[in-house]
Amino acid sequence: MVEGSVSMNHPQVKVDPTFQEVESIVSDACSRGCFTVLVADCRVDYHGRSSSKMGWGERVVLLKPDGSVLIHRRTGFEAANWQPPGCCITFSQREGELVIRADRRKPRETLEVICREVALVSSVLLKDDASLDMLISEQDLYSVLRANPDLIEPGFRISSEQKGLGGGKADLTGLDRSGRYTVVEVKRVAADTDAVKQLYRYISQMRETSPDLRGILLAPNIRPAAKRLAKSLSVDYRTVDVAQCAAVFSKNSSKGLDRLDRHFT
Amino acid sequence: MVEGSVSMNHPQVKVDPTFQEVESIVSDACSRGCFTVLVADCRVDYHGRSSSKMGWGERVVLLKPDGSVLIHRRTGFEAANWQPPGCCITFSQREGELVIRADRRKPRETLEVICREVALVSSVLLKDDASLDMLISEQDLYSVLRANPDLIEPGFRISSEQKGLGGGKADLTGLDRSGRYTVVEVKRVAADTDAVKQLYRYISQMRETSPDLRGILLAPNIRPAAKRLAKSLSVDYRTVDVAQCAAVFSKNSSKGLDRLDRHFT
DNA sequence: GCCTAGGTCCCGTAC
DNA sequence: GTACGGGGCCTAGGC
Repeated sequence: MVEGSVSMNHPQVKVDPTFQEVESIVSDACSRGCFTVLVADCRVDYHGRSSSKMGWGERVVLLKPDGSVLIHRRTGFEAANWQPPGCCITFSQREGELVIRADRRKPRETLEVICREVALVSSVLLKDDASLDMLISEQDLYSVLRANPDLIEPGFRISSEQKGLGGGKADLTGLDRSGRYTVVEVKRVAADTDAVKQLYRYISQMRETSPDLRGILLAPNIRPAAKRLAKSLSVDYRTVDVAQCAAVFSKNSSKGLDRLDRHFT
Repeated sequence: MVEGSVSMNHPQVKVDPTFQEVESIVSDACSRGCFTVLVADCRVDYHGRSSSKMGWGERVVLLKPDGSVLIHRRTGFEAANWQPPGCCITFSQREGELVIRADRRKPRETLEVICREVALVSSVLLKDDASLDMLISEQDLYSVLRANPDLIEPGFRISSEQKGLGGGKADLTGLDRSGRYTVVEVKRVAADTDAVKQLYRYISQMRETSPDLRGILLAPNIRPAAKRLAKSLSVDYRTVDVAQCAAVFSKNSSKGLDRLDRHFT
């Protein structure tokens, strides 16, 4: 595709629209499943699980065809106000102001964007069928480890994955080189104290039936507080190179996972 | 202010811009602290704490002057890809594609938006000094409870708020009707097992100096698993009517909080 | 800097 | 439907 070719749907754009023009563009956009961007001087009221009020100011308002609404301010990652998908968006004018109202049913929540001026309205039908592929999720890590238990510990043999236990599930269980029954908690990110406690809870429960039980916390790294706790609870900690696993995973994901020894040894 | 008056900063808008025009508009926008909206046919690569790839599709890209980047798809509340504030945004062209790169230092993360076509670019200097006032936060709940400790339990006397402990802080401490020292954990939403564990951690720490110690979990409702855990740890659970507190709070916020007995009894 | 706790968290999944 | 755990969660506040 060459720059300048017009293959995308042309966005509908109006600078300094009247409220009538905004309403007409946006309701047309909604009915055609378009994505709408507004730049407006507005104030915002929210009532629901909490309540908020935001005074007059200029913001960017996104209206999505699935009923989600996002009000972004000049800075900050998070939307200042919002409504998740599924809510009902209506327009009205009162006292020279354009009111965009987004209602949610469960839980009952209302969002009102009161505009006294709209600087820009644009709507466009977005063509987008691509998938967002997250590489190396925790599940993916299990896959790699299942195919390569040596990455847990040399000689390790996995006996179950995601074994259900009372109040949660152990990530992996198996036998270490010496044949000792072992519970493995896998974390894709730095292990925190919660991870240690979680693993310890599994161990405690399972010790009722198997008193001689090891616990291994497997993570790319561990928080200091978690390390101390693990030590005091006699839970072992081992590192796993997630980047390496990710590389292996993507290399194998197309043709199914099998033993990866040849990649590392 | 009257509809049609032009008091907002005029947004700069270009439909079907060339990549040169995009770069020039956006770099100008960045230097002037403008908010930029792009509608583009793009693919996105992310590498950092995790990794992701998203194939070609049309999306709305927000570039904020604080260095945050948001890539929104046609549907869904959440941005498909993003970069939080503080990252460094650079542009380049390669092989007929416009590459927007956003780099973060800590943690090291990179985001690349590769555009093969831009349908719209718009930048605007947003004037916005308003504050976002959240009503009835957990802090506000404390205020109401401080003025009305009977809402915790009849006869309750608060002795401290946000008492710092080694790692974490107890929401409220005080004496119950019988003079027993008590730690109260306040939740604005349904109490989950984490809330119980949190409270129990405080209790355990404080029992080293005050062995006879009660714990109360105060929340509008409690999850079943949390209720079971609380019971097994001998942590009491009591409900608080957040809507009532909110009503009281807003009624009193203008003239300062005092005893609210007269509102309810 | 790390850690802890909160959020209108949102979101998927199991039950 | 509700409950529960995860997130590239993000963000604010302490130490």
